[in-house]
Amino acid sequence: MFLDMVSQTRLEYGFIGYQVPVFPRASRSARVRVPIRKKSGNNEKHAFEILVSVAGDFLQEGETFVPPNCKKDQQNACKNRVLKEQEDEIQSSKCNLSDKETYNEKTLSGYHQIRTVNKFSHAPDQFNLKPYSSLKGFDKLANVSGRNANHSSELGISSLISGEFSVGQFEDARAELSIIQTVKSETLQPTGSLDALEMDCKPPHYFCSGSKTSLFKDWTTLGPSRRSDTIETVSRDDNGNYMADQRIKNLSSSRRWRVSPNLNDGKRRKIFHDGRTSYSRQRSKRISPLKRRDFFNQCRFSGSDRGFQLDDRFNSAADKRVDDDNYCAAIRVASSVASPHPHPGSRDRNVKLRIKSFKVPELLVEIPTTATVGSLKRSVMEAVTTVLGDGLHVGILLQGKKVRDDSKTLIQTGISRDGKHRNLGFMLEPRHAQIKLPRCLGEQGITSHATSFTLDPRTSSISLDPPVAGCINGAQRDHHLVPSLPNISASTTLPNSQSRVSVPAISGEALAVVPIHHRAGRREFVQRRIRRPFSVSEVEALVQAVEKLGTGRWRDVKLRAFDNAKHRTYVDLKDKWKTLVHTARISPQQRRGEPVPQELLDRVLAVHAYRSQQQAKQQQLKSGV
DNA sequence: CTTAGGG
DNA sequence: CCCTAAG
Repeated sequence: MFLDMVSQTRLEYGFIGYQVPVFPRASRSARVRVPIRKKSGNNEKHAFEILVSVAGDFLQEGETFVPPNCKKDQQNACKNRVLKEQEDEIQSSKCNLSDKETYNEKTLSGYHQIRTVNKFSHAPDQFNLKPYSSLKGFDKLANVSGRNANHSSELGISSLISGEFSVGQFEDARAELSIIQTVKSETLQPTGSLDALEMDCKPPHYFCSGSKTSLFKDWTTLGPSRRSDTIETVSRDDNGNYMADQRIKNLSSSRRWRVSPNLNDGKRRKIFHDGRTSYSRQRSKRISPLKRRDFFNQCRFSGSDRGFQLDDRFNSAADKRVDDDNYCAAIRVASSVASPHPHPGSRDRNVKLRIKSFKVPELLVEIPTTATVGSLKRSVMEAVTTVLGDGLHVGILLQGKKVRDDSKTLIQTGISRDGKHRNLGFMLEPRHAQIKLPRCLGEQGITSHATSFTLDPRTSSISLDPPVAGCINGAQRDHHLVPSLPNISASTTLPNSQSRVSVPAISGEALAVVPIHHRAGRREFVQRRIRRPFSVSEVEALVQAVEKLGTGRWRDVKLRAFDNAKHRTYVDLKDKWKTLVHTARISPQQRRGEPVPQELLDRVLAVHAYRSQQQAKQQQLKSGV
């Protein structure tokens, strides 16, 4: 029933004539996957799904669909329309700014939508997020050891956000996410407030400029197998000019917004989907292929601090890079610092970064006045988790420059000195932009920069306590730090820093509609594991184990020879054996990668021959009997 | 969850 | 490395 409703609604959107963009194709598995139900006969619906998926994913703030044969003046029209609508939104927002409401009502009767929005903006305390019940998972994450600070903070924030929160007062909150209005560019100027961490976000803001005349069938011809070509968009460059552009942008958090232009009233609307549920699913997927049980078993708990050690499965999430500052969900300085009496040359000084709060960008919520307060809370929650929940990783800004090298120590980077952390900023960046830049970490040579990530319930703060290891670069310590925050402010704020959540006018449980998108089998983007070629020593270990155990007992092989290599699953080992056999059979000239000693390959062949022989005999016995 | 095999 | 049918 719901499904029908949803698809019908979609039909009205009238996407037309654009082509599916090339998927970023680091590897086959890294590209967008659109689940297609094999047995369903409704190809049109499938095509729609694909289109929505793809189109929504690749749209960015300010972008709009343009028919393939769109001319320049048409593009300008698109541009003007965007600007006009943005102005309209501001105006309507201002009109209601002065209205006052109370929150102690059971329903939102009498609340105007826009007023509600402004209420959020100006009463942040009322809508801070607090951990839902008992900070699920956060207890266990209370002391995370990662490889470096970047890494840990990313993990910590992800954990924080991925956990379940409710909207409400935050007296007992351990983390605060205040919802603020970031319209004024001044809010991004340095204020000297050490405790303020503000994040300005530029959420996706797009609409369809397609003509209503083209209907469903126009794009159903795309078909699921089509996976190339381009999408033509109009986007805005650094100077605020709009330009036609053929490109593939990163799969930032914009993917969670489905384009849904309502052509009847000419207004932009965004339908929200893919919220919490999806995220947690995704996250657990990332933890796989190791078993969940294993995941927690591998955590090393250490007494009272309940810390645990993370293995390098999380490497893939580290060292992410973003090419496009335009879509950083971020900015600006943060964190009070406690670095008492630093001793130059001391190797184990800590820097404590207290991130008092992250502020999320303005959110627009449309909700019927008959909705309950509870559903409103959930709407806000969904919006916030959508913006922050996934697809983000943490970037570090120092003196306005991105700190890209995750392997540097904090000291080397200059984060540890003299409390001048006015120049230190954290930002959330799209995670999926970096699929193409995996960090290849060899099995060896990983120096562990253990970093603990702690949560202090008393101060409602997250503190980073990185026992910094490594050499000290004196030269880098003596920078005279001048506050120079990145200037992502003015252009990124304003109307397009709004995210809108549309809650259908269903009395009672308005939010009941949102999860439907989950059930409808929304696409998910699962980060492919980084490629980690087997070293010769690993091959040696594998061969040895297989010689002992034979093929077909990959779990035992894993336990025997790769128990400590968390990133090698038994499937990996099985696959490696398969490729080894193949490698051994082809000529040395055809082999790639680090050469495997012929001796090992010979052993591979020997074992393989023996095993196949045994298998053949067994087959004969069976068929003979 | 494991195995086995195709992609 | 991913995906997934089968057991």
